[in-house]
Amino acid sequence: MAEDAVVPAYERVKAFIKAQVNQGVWRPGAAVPSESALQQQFGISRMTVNRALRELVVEGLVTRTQGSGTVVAQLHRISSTLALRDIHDEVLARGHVHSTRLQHLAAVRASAALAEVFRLRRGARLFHSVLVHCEDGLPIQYEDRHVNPAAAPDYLGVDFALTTPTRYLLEHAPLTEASYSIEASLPSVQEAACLAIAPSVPCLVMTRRTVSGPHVASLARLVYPGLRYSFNGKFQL
Amino acid sequence: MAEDAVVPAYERVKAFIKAQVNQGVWRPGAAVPSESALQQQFGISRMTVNRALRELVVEGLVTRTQGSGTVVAQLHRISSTLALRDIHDEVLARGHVHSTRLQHLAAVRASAALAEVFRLRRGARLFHSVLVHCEDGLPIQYEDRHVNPAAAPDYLGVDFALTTPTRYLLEHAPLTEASYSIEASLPSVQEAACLAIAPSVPCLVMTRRTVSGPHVASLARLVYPGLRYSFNGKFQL
DNA sequence: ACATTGTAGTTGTCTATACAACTAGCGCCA
DNA sequence: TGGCGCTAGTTGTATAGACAACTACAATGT
Repeated sequence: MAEDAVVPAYERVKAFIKAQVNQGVWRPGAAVPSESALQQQFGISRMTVNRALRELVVEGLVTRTQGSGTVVAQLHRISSTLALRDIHDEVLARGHVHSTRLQHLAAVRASAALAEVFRLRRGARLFHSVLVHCEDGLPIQYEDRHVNPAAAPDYLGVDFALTTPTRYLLEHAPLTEASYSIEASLPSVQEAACLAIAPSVPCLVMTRRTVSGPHVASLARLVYPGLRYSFNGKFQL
Repeated sequence: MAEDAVVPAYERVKAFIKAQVNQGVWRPGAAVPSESALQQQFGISRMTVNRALRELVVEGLVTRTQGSGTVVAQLHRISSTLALRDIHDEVLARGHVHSTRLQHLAAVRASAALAEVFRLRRGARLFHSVLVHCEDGLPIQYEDRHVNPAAAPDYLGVDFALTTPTRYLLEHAPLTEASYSIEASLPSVQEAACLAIAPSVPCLVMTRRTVSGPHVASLARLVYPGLRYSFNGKFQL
């Protein structure tokens, strides 16, 4: 029954080094044995050791300097990931039902601020959509989004009962870059009404800007009721 | 002047594939040429192509299946990093002055809830500290923390004018795992007073649990005034 | 029609070797 | 003392080859 599950040599090297660091044998800043030392210790080729160490660099456990050596990284640099997920998938993954209410969908003219974000001239044509996303009927996200027609010319014709703006844009304007900011603030009166909360309830507000190829594709303001939603993350060595 | 900057072969392969995806030539789900095809196309060895593709897997750009092939990943899986940084370094990196006010430091008995988090019995001894972190004299973080004596026995003797709890713990209880949750809520009366804000000002609250080896080392509640602080991130292909 | 087997193609791992690029330290010399 | 060059050690990159593990599909046989 139990599979043999032969562990690859490079994984054994990684596990060994992680264990030394984990148990405090090698502290941050301490030298890790050289590739040739590990090669002899494990009786494997240098390329295999090299692969193990390169992967540990990506994972942030060690830093390497050509000509000098490998040292255990300062661990406060370790970081976790905050995924950009479609809220539809996210709700489904929790085993709940996702639904959407379309509040607004139209073409607008760019204000000075929007024009700057989109790197367009003032008054340029943009699409504007406002949706409310619900989980089991309960509003969990107010989505106010502007879209660059150059990146998604058919945006006004999309049926948002079938897909979400995030999904549609990912499929029609492949993502090349994105930046976000998360802050806490109070919802506007309209946002509070759509989310069915009091205007005094604090909310998480994520502002997200996405770039697709040459275009700034979209600028979204996502408002989450603070009591119904949280961002979670984890990292592990 | 301009260095030759010979680009390694595996980087050229990566750049080529990224460009195809970026320009929409290869859409998510599309097949990437096999290793042997790329090997011939670039006139390099298969191991070099293999390295390029393995790195693209780590970066989330492609997925690979043994026996089947390589395909362009669904890009909504791309994620960015939220670093665990010491607030002292963070403030310094912005070119400002960091200072700390110690509000409270003592040993306490674990409540039922705390005991569960720390995997200890109820009534077990824990350390409790409360600090306020300021940037240029302005409060930006209220830090309420419980610490496991098994992970940091000398915690009560630390001079928090010289270091921060985060830094002290990272140095004395190497991190093996951490999880966090970010939500928006209103501060307690005491938190509002320490942060010098009105109790109606929404705050970002991060709850962070760290594990060091066999011990749950620390549970921290970090309260940020929503108007003075935001989490930012970016990802780029 | 269905199940089995074979096979070509693909990715996963590993080796032994080679050379390039860089670092740190040592010793030499002025 | 200070500057210089040399060198041993280390990491970075690349190769050609080999075998294992797996997938998808075609061919075969019942």
